[in-house]
Amino acid sequence: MIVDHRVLHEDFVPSEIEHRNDELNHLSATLEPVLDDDRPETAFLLGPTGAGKTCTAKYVLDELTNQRPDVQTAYINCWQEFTRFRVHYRLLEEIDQAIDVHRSTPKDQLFKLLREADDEPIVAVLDEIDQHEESETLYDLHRLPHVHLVLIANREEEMFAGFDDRVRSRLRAGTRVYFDRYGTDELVEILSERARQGLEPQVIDDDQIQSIAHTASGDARVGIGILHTAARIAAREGEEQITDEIVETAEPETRNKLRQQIIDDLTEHQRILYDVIEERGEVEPGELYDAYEEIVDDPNTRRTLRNYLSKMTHYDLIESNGDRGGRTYSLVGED
DNA sequence: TATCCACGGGAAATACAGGGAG
DNA sequence: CTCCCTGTATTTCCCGTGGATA
Repeated sequence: MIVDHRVLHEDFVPSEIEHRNDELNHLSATLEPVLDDDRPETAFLLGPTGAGKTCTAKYVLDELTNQRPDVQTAYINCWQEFTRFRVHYRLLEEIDQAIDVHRSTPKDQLFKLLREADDEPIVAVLDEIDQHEESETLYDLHRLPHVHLVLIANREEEMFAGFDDRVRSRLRAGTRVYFDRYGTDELVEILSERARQGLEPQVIDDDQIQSIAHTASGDARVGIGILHTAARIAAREGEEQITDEIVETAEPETRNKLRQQIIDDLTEHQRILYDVIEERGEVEPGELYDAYEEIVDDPNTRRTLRNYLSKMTHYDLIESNGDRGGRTYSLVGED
């Protein structure tokens, strides 16, 4: 059934990027000065999830390395690396300078290493930059003349809101590359290509791909996820073909799997909060805190619970309805 | 209207755990 | 082994907001 799992993985970068030529050329052109040791403008890739921002960025990094192998490139996802230390560390790691760096190495030391790694230009992609918590990070990186930044975010205003005052004004001048959702037709082509490379021939037909593209509503990540799940269900059930029923089950199953992954990463206390919310459906803050304190024998402070709640909101597990006065918490996607 | 209260969230202090050095 | 350094998680302290109450 499945010939090549990698192709169906969300972070796979295909050898040809479809329907993103303008964006791709725009980004390449922006970074081109690096090839002549000039300083390029900071590039912003903006648009909704699953619109090809990450894919395009990684593709351009590869292209850059091919044209000039000594340019150092780094891809860092700020969703995972959300402190200054981690970004610096990952960056050093990506450019192979992390030798002799350990946990008790002070931040300043990491920064010093970065500053001194200026033999060749470094192009660093910071994905989901709006998820990063320390605004100092960008300030640090921005003042290194040999580090050139590509910043990826969903929305421009929110991204700028999180910036340090000192960088905000300067970065306003950067180049913006906007990404739109894929059209259904475009998504169909992308999915067909992945199916062609990743699956045995003729296991899925055009109508089914059409249907997946439709449910994914322009989000390539979701579409590819559903395709992958569908293929796995078919394999598991020993089917020769992906049936319409399988396509239908694949959608909710993909969604649940994503959610389950996040839930599995929660700490015990966070999990208890989540369970209380799930059990009661919609719950007021006071009631939620009380219930939690009832269950746990050594409860954390309410301030900590608020941190947990905002984290879980962030991860789209729960949502808070109404801001102040009469706020309630509930699970996302089941009202 | 004046006051109170519950809640959210910023900032700083503190506790904790991992790891190197001696 | 202990001591000491660190980053990170949690707590402490606090203030602003807005709805409810007197």
